[in-house]
Amino acid sequence: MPRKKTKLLQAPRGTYDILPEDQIYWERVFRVVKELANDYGFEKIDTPIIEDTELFIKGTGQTTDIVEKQMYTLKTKGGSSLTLRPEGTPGIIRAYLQNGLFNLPQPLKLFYFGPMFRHEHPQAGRFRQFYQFGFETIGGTEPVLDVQILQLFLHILKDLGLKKIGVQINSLGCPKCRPAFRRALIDYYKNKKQKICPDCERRLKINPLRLLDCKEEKCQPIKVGAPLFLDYLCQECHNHFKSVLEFLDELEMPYFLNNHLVRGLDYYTKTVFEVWFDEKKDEASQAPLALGAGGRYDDLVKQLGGKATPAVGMAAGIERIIALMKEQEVKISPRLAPKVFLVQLGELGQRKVLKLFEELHQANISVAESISKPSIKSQLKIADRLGSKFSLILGQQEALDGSVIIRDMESGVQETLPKDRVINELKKRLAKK
RNA sequence: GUGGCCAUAGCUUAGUGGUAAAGCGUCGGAUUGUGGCUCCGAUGACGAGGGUUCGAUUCCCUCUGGCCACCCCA
Repeated sequence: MPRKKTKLLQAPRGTYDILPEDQIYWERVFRVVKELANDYGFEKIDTPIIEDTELFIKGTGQTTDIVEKQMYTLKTKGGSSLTLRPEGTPGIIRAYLQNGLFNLPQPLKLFYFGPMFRHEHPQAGRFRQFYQFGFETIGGTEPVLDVQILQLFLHILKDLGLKKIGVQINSLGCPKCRPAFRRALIDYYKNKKQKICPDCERRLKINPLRLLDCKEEKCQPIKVGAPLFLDYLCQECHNHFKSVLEFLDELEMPYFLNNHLVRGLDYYTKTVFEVWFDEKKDEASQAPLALGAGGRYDDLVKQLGGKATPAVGMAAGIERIIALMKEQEVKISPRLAPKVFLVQLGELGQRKVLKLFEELHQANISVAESISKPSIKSQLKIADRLGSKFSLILGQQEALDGSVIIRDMESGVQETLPKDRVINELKKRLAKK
């Protein structure tokens, strides 16, 4: 415990500790993600937490908020600039190119799990160091690949016990058709400047697509009349999107076609989607945070110096998923209770008990101890709290005549046995329980 | 980055311009080496720094952190 004079240090803003009591959630998420990802043919990849700053400027996009104002960037002693990764995809593509993974059978399906860093104003479900898992399918144009990633993610959420999950989906077109839509949008808003909010005025100049997801009441009537991307998609994008929706229908996966859905990263093309906790499954619902989001990025690999290679992927926020698991009171089986608890008394007993611990462990009997506690009382108390079936008591007396007391924690009945018979006796009794 | 609300023991809360109370938790004890129930005891806090004041946990300011709304996002 800290004394008064010493200044208490806190975890930096927006970071937090994952305490032992929370680990069961993290382990559960990790296990489900890993098992299902493997079932769907995704292989795990780990990339560094720091990368060349240039990777994110080129990859995530110079004009994105993430790159413009949220990166933790540091200068090395050698004078190069490194950045704590704000998202996973650029690092994966870098690894794909650097390691020649394009020589493996394509499309290559990868998944990852790890911390990301963004300098943001923290709130519930929003951190400066936060964990994501994500999937990338690199080297395939087929719409079915877009859908498979969504299917996998929903499968994961379902297996984690989460209910009321909604999907929103849209198409952002490609470099061929997007400019035309962008122009139409600007033309439409240009003469309505007086009627929109200041943020939208700014968006009109910097990032017109963002006009579409303004939540300001003032802007809603104007938004309603705005041009729809759907009407501007080129034939290829149109067909792709249509096909994606058909696959979703085939899967009987409910979704909300949200023509106003835009994503924050520059590299998205064609399909984009977000997955929410969401009862109403519509745009106006109250759900504040997306659990996961993603889309197709057919130009990123080329932008990072590779051959033109289509790809699609997504990322999910683990803190948000766990928060929802807690909110929905998803039951998680706690760690299994140790079958046997070792109680030691006196120096002699303490000495013998270490050996016994090892022997039980080798006999594959789960065992716990409280080797530093002096009183039998407190040790039995812990045994009780842990839910052990039996306690083995080894004190001065037992140490001297080579015996051990075996105590049934349920009935309180106990018996003294020669030490070398204990393990067999335990096995016998545990089999009956 | 902007605006608002908040900050009392490990947790959940009470309270006051004269340094604080409770429940849960933790640790210990209730006759010699025996858990669960009960009882008793101990432990432990006014986030940090300034200012106003005879005196501040209480009022003011700054910082730190949390929450909320924007921005944006997982």
